[in-house]
Amino acid sequence: MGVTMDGTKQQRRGNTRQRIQDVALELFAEQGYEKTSLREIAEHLDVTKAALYYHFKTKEEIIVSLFEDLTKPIEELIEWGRKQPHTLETKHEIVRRYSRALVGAEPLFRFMQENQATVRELRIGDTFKDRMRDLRDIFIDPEAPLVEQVRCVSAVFTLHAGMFLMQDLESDFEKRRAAVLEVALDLITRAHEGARGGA
Amino acid sequence: MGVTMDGTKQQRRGNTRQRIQDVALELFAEQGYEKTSLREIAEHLDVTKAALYYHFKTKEEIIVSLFEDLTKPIEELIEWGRKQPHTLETKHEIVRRYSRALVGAEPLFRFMQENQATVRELRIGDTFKDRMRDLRDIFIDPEAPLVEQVRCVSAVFTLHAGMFLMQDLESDFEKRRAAVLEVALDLITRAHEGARGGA
Amino acid sequence: MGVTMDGTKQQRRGNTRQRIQDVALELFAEQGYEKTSLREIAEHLDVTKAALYYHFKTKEEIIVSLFEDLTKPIEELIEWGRKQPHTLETKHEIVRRYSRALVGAEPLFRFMQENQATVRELRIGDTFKDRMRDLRDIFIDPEAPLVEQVRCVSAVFTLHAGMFLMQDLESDFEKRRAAVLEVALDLITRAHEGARGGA
Amino acid sequence: MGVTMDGTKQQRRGNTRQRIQDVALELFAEQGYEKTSLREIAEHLDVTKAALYYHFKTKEEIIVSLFEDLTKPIEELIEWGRKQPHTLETKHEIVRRYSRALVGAEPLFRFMQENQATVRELRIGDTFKDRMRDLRDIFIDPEAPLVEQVRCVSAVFTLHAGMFLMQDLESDFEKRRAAVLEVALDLITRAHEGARGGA
DNA sequence: GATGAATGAGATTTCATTCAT
DNA sequence: CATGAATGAAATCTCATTCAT
Repeated sequence: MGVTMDGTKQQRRGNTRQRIQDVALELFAEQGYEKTSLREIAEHLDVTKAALYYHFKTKEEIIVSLFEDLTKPIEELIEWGRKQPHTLETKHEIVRRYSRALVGAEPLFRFMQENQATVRELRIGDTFKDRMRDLRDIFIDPEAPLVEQVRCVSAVFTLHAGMFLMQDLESDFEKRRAAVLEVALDLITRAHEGARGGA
Repeated sequence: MGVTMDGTKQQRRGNTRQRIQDVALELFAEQGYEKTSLREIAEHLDVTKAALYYHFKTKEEIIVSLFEDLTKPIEELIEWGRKQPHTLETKHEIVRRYSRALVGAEPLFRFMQENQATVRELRIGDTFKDRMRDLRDIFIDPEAPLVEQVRCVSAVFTLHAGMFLMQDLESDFEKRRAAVLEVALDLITRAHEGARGGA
Repeated sequence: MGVTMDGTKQQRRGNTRQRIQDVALELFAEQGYEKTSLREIAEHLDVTKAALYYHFKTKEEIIVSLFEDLTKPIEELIEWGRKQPHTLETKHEIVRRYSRALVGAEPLFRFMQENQATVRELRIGDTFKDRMRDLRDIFIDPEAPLVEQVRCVSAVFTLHAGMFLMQDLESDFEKRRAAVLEVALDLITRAHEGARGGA
Repeated sequence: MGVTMDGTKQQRRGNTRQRIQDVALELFAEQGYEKTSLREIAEHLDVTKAALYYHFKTKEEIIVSLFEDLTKPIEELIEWGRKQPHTLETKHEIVRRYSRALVGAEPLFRFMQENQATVRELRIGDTFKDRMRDLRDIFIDPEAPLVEQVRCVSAVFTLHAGMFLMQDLESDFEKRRAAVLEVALDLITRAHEGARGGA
């Protein structure tokens, strides 16, 4: 994983860079960004703090790089969604794909959900907000009734929360995801229909 | 000294404790708990850091005291809810009251939403989680179908998010609250009915 | 104790001053002077820190006052000793009285033994050192052989240590005191005789 | 940078850890542990406080490390003593060696003597007490008459005190040590004989 | 690629002390 | 006699960051 024959952008042998990202994300998600020190990350990897600085210019760069690496599928999905006709079926397909895409980025999303105050100050904050707005705009016309817009936002939240906040409801990850997906699809459906009938 | 005849909000001597709480909550909600230093709070109030320590033994105690003071109405509501018959009408009433109760505790909830990683490490983390579970258990039987349980959690999230995360949807606070309320009520209704129809 | 019929210098009703001294000495002896804060003393007495300042101008004054109050018998003993002929019998009598006098000042001496570094910086440090020198000079001529002088110092140390450092040797206080006394008397005897026999 | 050509006393990079220990011990012994701040130590060394924390995790670790480094010869001596037959000659030999071993650890022992209250709270407190008990148990049977046990403890105290508390008796260190040694040996002899003759 | 050593800034916390009431 | 409120100074400690090797 991450190794290609051509030299483009990915880490070759000595995958320290990725190990740093992995450990950092785990700790960031578990304890929060500010409470996780570089010393801690370094200790988990059994290297020195200075080694981290060989791979990343700052602490912020670690989280930014994670964001950039892990949200690519989601970005692509949204890009794709924008070009489709905004039918109900398309919307459903996007919800389904979004749910699937979230699986790979789960720790990052948990991190972002639980450290919003921090994220807001980071460079990635705005990017993320824009992405969420794009997603919402695919689901519903900005001129649609407020209630239906809320339903769309609610659907997205539900998908996010289903990843990491409903673990006490059902421990089987796939069952949970299915239930969450159903609720989200339903919210989107109602928003879609409500927008046509119109407030 | 510091006493006025009219009862209006005066806050010279004597209410420093509350002024600390007010300023602290504002800053915690805005910048996050860890990024807000006691120096900053003290400067905003034009007192020394040591003065804060006269009123609160630790930084954590400030946020804990806020939690305890501000969540009392919500606790009482949940207590009340538990004793009612679990009819749809009761559930709706609880949702309506919960929405209203959240208004008073808005900055605290924004803080808790945006600093979950921090809150989790604080003493209040578990209390809050318990409260949320209690609320969910009022809305739906833990044995009900998973999908309906998700709907209930989704309703609660929607209420929370409506407080502080949908400000770009509609700037008028009361309009937003009404729309959010409607979506939440609808989710509860569907959960209620879905639970009767069966697994 | 501390109450006399004439009004001289001792505390009347409202014996807070003495209660402060008692608690302070106990804590100082147990934890050390620097590690014992005025807050702690105040809490033990169930008064505020400010109350302490009504009775003592500074923290140092508390310990100084204790020193002055409790070492009076010892000072008087030394004063008395100086005026006696320096026979062996006198020396023994002083040792015996000194051992008895130490009993009343035990916590103070424990404190001074265990906080010498602190005591040295306090006003009382020099006074105490002078007292010890006076005592030694009663026991032996400063021109006597060095070995005998060491024996005298050793005797005094033994008396001190017997008060609080040999508790694991024998738990019965009086038995311990008797044994310690015997060793000290013996050391003094040998010093006395060694001094006569010559350099 | 910091490098000299001649080998005199220069201490470039690399021995900071020991320089910290040296300066710290000096200051601890002179002013006491609590009264010596890390700022002060750092200033004496012309480094920042943070540099101290690179070498020692806490202030306590500094003193603990000193204790561990400097008491090693004494520990070895006691270990050796335990395995010898408990004859009078052995005991004398131990006293002599102990006196010599103390020379190297003089500032540490002065520190421990003068900061007992502090030491007691530190991790090293118990270790030290154990060591002293071991030493005493070599000198005399725990079942021997109390008076003789006191004599042994007295001998050890005398050795300690001779290091740093009798400087006004005789300024020549070696003369003082010889005198102290004689008194200690004598106390041990009497204890040994007293134990045979019985209570 | 990585380390060892260090720094500057700043965090939380504690303390003795003061003073108006 | 005593308190409530506050302060100024300083303490221990942590952190992200730097740089020569």
